[in-house]
Amino acid sequence: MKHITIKDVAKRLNCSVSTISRAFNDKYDIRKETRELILNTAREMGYSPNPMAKRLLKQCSNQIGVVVPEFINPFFPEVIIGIQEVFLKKGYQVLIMQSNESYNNELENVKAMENNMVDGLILSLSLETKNVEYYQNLIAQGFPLVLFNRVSNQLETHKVVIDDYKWAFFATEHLIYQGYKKIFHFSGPAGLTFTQNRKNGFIDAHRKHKLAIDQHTIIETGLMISDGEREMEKLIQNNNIPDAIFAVNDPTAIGAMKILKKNGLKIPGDVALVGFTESQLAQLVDPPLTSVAQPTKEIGRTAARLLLDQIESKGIFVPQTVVLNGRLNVRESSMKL
Amino acid sequence: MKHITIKDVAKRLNCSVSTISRAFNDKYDIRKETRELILNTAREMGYSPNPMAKRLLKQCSNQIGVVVPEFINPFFPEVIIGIQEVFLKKGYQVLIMQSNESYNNELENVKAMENNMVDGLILSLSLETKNVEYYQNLIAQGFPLVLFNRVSNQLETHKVVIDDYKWAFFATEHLIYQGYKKIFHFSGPAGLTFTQNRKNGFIDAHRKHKLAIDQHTIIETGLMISDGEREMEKLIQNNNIPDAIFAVNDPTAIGAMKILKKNGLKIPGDVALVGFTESQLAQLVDPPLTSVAQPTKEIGRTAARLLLDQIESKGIFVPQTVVLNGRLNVRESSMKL
DNA sequence: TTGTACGCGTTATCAC
DNA sequence: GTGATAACGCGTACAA
Repeated sequence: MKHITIKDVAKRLNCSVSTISRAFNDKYDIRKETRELILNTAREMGYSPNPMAKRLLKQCSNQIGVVVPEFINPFFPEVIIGIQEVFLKKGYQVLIMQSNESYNNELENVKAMENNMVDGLILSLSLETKNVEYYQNLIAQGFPLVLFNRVSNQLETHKVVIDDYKWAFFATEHLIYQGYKKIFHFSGPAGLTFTQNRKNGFIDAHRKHKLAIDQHTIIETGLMISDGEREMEKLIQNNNIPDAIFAVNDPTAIGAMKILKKNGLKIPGDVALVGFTESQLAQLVDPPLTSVAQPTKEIGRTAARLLLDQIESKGIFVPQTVVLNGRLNVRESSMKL
Repeated sequence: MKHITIKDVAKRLNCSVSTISRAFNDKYDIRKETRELILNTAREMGYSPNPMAKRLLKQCSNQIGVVVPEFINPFFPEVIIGIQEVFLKKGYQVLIMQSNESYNNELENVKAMENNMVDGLILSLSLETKNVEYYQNLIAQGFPLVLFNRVSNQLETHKVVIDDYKWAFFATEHLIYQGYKKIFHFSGPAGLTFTQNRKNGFIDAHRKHKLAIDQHTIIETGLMISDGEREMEKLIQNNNIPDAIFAVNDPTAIGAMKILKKNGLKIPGDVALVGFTESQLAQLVDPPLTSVAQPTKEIGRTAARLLLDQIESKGIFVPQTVVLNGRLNVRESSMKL
């Protein structure tokens, strides 16, 4: 009692499988009446062509894959919405997997996507990913791959990012203009392109304004709320409390906020806070968090369009890096005293 | 310059394809040396068996599918983490799709999953889904399907839920015990099992305590922050402000909170708030939101285990509904004055 | 306009 | 221990 195949329909109608196939694919000449008859009885029998077999033959699937590191924070889910928007309209299905910030999972996910014969892949690298050899091979084979947000210099392919350096610079400068002197940076894990760029922006803003930075100013953290909490607790324990903190992302800023409030410190009265990658959280916490907004959905749409182009053109393609614009949303958490 | 197939390897080694296949599948007798030789040259040539062909033959994929309505709110992402936890350990890949609360997308997603020959499916119904005929057929065919959270009475299959009625009852009673009289309910969209159950809990708590409910007490809303905002704005415009609101979920409660604060109303001083489905948001907003916590990851794990059982047993299965325990986390937003 | 036969990349069942 | 071959379900040249 398994699937109904093309043969079953052919047998029922006393004709050959190719006629059935033609009725469905419509390219070749076929008498209208036969076509209708076939389509009707097929529907009646509950037959539909097995896509697996089709894929084996055609070597493509009308599916694209998305692999992201996590979706606890709202950033990646929003990007995915943007991706789906573009592809669903074009009749593609979007398969999603998450690597849970693990290099091994990421690789497994990518391979699983290949096994499903996705026509292309949109990828954001995990924290652990240092070795990108596998992806280099993929690209060398002409497999359509678009990176966003967590990208790598070693991969020559389409990328969608925002100018992390610039916006980190602006965010830091904003704190400086507000009159804060002792500004710390929660930098996220070192060694990633985007954390590196944000850190450089932070440093150069200090340089421009001739403010000193010592080795304790920049604190390596994770990317989750709990990481912000942990580091803030340490700072309070050591009684090493800054005027202001520029955090690599909203969750770490919010983690710091939680601990500051718990310890009776005022924001921004005692410590000012600025986050990055505007999530819906920024507006909801109290006080509302100043943050650099990334156009999440637009990042998704752009990545999708780049991938679509590459899939459809099949020609020579020139790796392109699209830098989307951000925006500094100033809110209460970083106001002047 | 496409994929390397079993034939290429056979040709290179001057042996038959079946020998290659055996080397990889190991079941039949094969000389160790030949095996090693084959495996080595295969690796060297970059060959690996094409899973698509395997699936065509075996009719299963070692993949399972997850289809959820959305993942902007943190609920579904957390459930998915739980699902992955179980399946990755067992060597399954987890494919995710989101229906964006649309019935058509949902159906398309489910069909796409079938086309990928997933071995089973975990599904949470969209808001729009009324017609579950297609899923009934799926179940009748013996296709392993597990529902969670957004379930339907018309589907006889494994389900994972929490006791929405009970916890809505407790949450409402909590407000009553705090001394609130004029309690409104933001009910979410009518006609869904879970919204219906929560509404009934709300109503019966009033009955038990002999408190009247009129037709304005229960307000049909959406499920997003913006929906809570809109309804709260209307109430304020009409100057029809309750003592307390029990909301169908956290986002609508938080939407109400935003508008209340914007209008200078105190929480819980002027209006108390209780949410449902504890998300990380509940602890972050100000004041912290009282909410019924659902064990999101455990929901995922449980659904995964049920599905796994059904896939592996292949025998007769008795549809089982697992009711997990919730918890009312009382926070500042619903405190007594 | 329709039917025949081959190939897509595997695995499994036979022979040898 | 190894090789030939028939499936799996489909699309499509080619022949009719």
